[in-house]
Amino acid sequence: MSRRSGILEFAVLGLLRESPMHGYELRKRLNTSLGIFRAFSYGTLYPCLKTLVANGWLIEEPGGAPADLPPSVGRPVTPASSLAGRRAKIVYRLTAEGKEHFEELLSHTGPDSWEDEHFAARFAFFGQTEREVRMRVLEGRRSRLEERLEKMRASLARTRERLDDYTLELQRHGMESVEREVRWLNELIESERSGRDQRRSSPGGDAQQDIAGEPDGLPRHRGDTRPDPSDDTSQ
Amino acid sequence: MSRRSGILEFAVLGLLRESPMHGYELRKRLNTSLGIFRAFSYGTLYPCLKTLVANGWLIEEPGGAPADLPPSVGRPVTPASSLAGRRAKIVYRLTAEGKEHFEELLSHTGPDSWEDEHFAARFAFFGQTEREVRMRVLEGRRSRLEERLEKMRASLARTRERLDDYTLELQRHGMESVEREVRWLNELIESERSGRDQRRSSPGGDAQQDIAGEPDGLPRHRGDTRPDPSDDTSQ
DNA sequence: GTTTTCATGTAACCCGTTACATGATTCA
DNA sequence: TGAATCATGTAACGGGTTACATGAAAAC
Repeated sequence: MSRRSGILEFAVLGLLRESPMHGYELRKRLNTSLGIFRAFSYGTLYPCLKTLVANGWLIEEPGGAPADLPPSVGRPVTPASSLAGRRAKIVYRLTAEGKEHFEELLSHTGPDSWEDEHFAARFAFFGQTEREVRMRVLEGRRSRLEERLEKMRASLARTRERLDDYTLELQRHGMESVEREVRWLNELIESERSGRDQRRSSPGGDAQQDIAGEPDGLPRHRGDTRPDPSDDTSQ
Repeated sequence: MSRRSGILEFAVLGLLRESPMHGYELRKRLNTSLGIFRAFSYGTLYPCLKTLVANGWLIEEPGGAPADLPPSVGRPVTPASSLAGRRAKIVYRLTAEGKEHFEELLSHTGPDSWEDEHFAARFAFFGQTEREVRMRVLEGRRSRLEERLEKMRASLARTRERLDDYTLELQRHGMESVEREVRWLNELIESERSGRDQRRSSPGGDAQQDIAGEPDGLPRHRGDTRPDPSDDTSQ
């Protein structure tokens, strides 16, 4: 029960719920796939994995092809043969208890969930989150930001005159960023309200993947992407 | 010479350069006045002040009115009398060496300076920074963000299909935020280029305050502020 | 005279990084 | 055969928070 804290544990569990992986790849996904996520170092990740194993939430399995595009399921782990792709050393798989634990984390919301990084992590797994919980998180986040805005406005009003232009500009830009996120949240909340499809109505279930489902009613934005397979965050 | 690290030390030195203060007030300024600044706890601040004193950059002085609007200079610290405002215990004042050290920090730029919090801190003291250095910092920050954008775009291109809508939306919003900051930086850089008034042409000098000078050519934005003296970040 | 706010501190802990050590696999 | 990348770890340290202890001044 040694509490390796929140966000990393949460993200690891969430990613492994989608498919088993080994540490190295897990880290890459942590850096890139999830939106805002900071780059955790191996020095953080591996010990964390160990304790998750110790908690019975993960099991270590010997090698296997690290979850590539066609999951190639049903392949019964040929011990040391040359599978396609590269070889993996230790593949971590979520146990039943791990799954359960993750569900619990998913459905629980507290003041933590509104904080920047924590919120991003929650949001990244909204795909597996119940609609009701999604709403709570979004609204919690919003009011968190709104109270932050209050403070900024107040402080700005108090100190306006004695600040130099740069400080003022910094504050202005900061506030604008927050206001922008509030508007974003408003859109999201709105589209949650109007959207049908609440997916996963019964929590704690055992239904396999359900990821990458249909639009769900998210506000659509133009997605301009230019193909450029450069590489990931170096070490 | 014990290196209590960067950002807090920098900010403390910078704030004390403007006027002497005691720790309690210093912390409030850290929270509110400077744009983005996180709320440092006393557990961080006080020990830091101690080491700055040990380094000879600050001196502790007994009480006095904690720098209120009219600085009321020339008042020779009446030991235990009831000055206007509230009473202070230990007032920290920047020494000559402290000033010099701060100038040094101000003029030095390295990869650190482009990182989020570090950048905000640098920006907050642009008022005392030479124009040339300001440019370096702004441009460094911009290219830092641009390479971050590269990575995001690349990763997005690689993984687009296998991500669910929420993750996608999170990434989209993240990228948009970064793009927005780049545009902001562009404006700032542009107005630095066209602006006259480089203030403080000779570094390491001893000229007293020069803060809150004239507009300087910053891009003007509408500043809507409604007076509402609510309070600061509690504890 | 009691509560609130101002004010200063410290010890224990937490989360994470850096730098290092190690070795297997792939590629040139 | 040697370099690059994949892959796993660990010990030392760093920077910060929390919770606690203490007390004086101001406000009610």
